[in-house]
Amino acid sequence: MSSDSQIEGGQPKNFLRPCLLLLLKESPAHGYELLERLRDFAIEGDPGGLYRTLRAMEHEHLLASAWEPSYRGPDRRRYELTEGGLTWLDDWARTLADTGRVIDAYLARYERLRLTQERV
Amino acid sequence: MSSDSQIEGGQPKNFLRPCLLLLLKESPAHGYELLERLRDFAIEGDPGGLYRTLRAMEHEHLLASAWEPSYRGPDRRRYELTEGGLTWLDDWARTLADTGRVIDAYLARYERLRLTQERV
DNA sequence: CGGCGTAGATGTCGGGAGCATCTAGGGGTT
DNA sequence: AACCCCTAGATGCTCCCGACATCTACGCCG
Repeated sequence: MSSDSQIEGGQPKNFLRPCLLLLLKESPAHGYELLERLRDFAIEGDPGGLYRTLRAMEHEHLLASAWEPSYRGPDRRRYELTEGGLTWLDDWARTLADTGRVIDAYLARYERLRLTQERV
Repeated sequence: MSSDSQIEGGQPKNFLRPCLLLLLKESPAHGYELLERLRDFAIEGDPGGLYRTLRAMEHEHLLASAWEPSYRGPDRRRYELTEGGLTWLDDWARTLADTGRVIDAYLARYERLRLTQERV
């Protein structure tokens, strides 16, 4: 990431959800592990939000979970994608593609403006 | 826009702000006109949020406004970008470029997963 | 007069995001 | 034993955006 601006915002709304869907399709996992893998998408650890979202998505039948014993440390709740979750993943991919196009349009317009300005 | 999914989210957080900054750099305008121009960025009319955001950004000295008489209908409050607003526009452009990259990474990863799945 | 388009503003409400805090198991150190 | 740290999950709280309705007010037109 290049910017260190004081701007708040920019990330897609509800981005946590599609990230979890994608990560869990790649491979089932428990929350604490997802917390680490989420860094790939520039989402830095917020355990509270993560666990809450996982539970919520389970209630919506996008995910399914089961307790799993751990030989090291406390037990874990292992999540995996359901059929419904797969559908949502596809929907989300389309939505994010739309968002990407809007952002591209924005940046193109911004860049065009910057260039015409320079010439003055 | 291609998708008509029931998904809520996807748009960048606080997207209204950078859009206003860009539109107002392109040309000063009053709120009601911005409401129309915002459709270019897939933002459909929410007068409440728009006027509130404009006032807020003015308080943050990103915008400046002045009343303008209208020969047709009620007077308008005409907004224009300040120096500070220009800086924020540049910051926002960088932030949105970051977001675009994250989305691209997401989609690439999604697509790669879809392909490997097909082969099975 | 009433309706319509223009223009700006306020009230409220829910949910997402960020923050702290808590429980609890197990290993390592002193 | 006492203590700290890492792992793992969960709750409580607050703030603010986003969406919704509602309100005022100007001016034209039929």
